[in-house]
Amino acid sequence: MSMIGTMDVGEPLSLHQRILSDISERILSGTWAPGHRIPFEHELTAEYKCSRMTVNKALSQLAKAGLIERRRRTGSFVRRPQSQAAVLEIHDIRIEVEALGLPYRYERVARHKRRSGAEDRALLELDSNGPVLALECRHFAGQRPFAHERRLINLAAVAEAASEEFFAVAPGPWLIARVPWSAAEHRIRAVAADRNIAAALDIEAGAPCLVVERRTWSAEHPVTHVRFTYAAESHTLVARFTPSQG
Amino acid sequence: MSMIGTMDVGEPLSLHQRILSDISERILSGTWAPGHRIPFEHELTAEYKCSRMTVNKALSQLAKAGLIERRRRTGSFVRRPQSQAAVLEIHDIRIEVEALGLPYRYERVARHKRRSGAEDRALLELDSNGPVLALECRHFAGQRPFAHERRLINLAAVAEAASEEFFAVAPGPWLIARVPWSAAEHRIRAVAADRNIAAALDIEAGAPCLVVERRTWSAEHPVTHVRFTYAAESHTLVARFTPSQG
DNA sequence: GCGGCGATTATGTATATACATATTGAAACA
DNA sequence: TGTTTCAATATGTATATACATAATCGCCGC
Repeated sequence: MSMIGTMDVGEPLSLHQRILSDISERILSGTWAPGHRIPFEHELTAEYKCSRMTVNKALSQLAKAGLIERRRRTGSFVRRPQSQAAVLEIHDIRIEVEALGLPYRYERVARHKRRSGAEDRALLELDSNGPVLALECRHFAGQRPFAHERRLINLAAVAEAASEEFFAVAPGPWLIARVPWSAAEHRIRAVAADRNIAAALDIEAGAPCLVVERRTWSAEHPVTHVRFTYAAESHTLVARFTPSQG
Repeated sequence: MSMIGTMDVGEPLSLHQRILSDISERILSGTWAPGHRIPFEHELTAEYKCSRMTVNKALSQLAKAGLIERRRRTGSFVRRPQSQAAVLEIHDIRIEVEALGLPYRYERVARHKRRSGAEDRALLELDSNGPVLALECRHFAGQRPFAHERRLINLAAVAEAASEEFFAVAPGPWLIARVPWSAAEHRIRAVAADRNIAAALDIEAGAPCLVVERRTWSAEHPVTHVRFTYAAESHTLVARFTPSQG
């Protein structure tokens, strides 16, 4: 008689999820090392007394999550992750400031509409020299400047932006509400504050800053490029990784 | 970069995947705006002339990916993402250096075994005052220092580390090969180089640096805490987001 | 030996079916 | 009018079944 008798002591997990967490537990705890062949579907079917479909669903999910690799005719094997991947959450600045318990304030510093120059096209990864909107803003946490924002919006992709002054609403939330983004790329680095940034953030020139640049596409079209600069003390990005398992 | 929505004519998509990409396409293109109720399973069943199970599998996957929200009795709705989430890939430093086309070199600076102090316990999120291994290393790209590493290893979780000198192999890959990690947390920020870091990275004190701190757990036990410090010019983190779609 | 060719086997995908569960809306009732 | 109850409905989960596909093994003939 095998080990089936484990009565659900607590929350009612679906069978499918129990199989899933059982197996990932065994993998993550090292009981099944990388390369180890995990039981065949029909064996798990016997172990959990369920149909192959249920086992298959769980194993397929583990495969999609990258924990195991499935090979026809030979079975499923524990994979070693190639590179650590972590989920970086990037919230709206207002949310971040309010999470600190400080009052948020937004300020539009400058706004220019222009035909895109070489630099604009490089930043947006734009082909044509269509019109862009260039914005400069500041975000405050209480009295202190929290972040400086420098943004380009591709007016070919978001025509409505041309008639928005961005006095009251920050371009980030404005865009999010209007343009569904399909892809984004972030670049994160440290820089020394130049005179412009130093003045905007009320810090000394040369002080370390965290820069987050984001490029966003919507259905293949470049939408916006934005560079946020934070004074070093004011901001930490957090990224977490926990393997799949819903 | 590869984007969704690119119609791959030619390869045989499974029905399940066709439904999946059809729907995410309609969501991401804005055809179905946030809040929009997408067709009921039985309607999609008719549209794609397939069983409810197939439709259900696709919709469940979209729900797990966060693109839609499913509510019993009322239907499935297009969700607005609350926060942008991006996948941050964190490679081994050797890989990063070699990707730059530069020769990689590793140097162990210091190694101390000790009973964990208050600071160690805070960094590792450790309860007891068990033994830890403290390491300091440098990673070189060509002639120049590329990163400074300061690491704590919880010897209660990884006893073998006590007998490893880490002269030849860097602790990162050594751990990866031995300890399956089940969770990790990254904190990214900018700092000014202190005297120690400045000397280690051969930069001036006060120069901006990018700091990546990572805490790793294996099956609930803290394994290691590591702080990588990069000179500002030398390193940029890249994070991408492309909505699910398997 | 050695190369090709089925048979076997494990996974991949899809189907029809069944029942569980949560939620809504309306009917029944106090 | 307010509350309780109940049936309708959409999703959640599981089953048995079927056939497709890919990879491996072993047999066979040369």
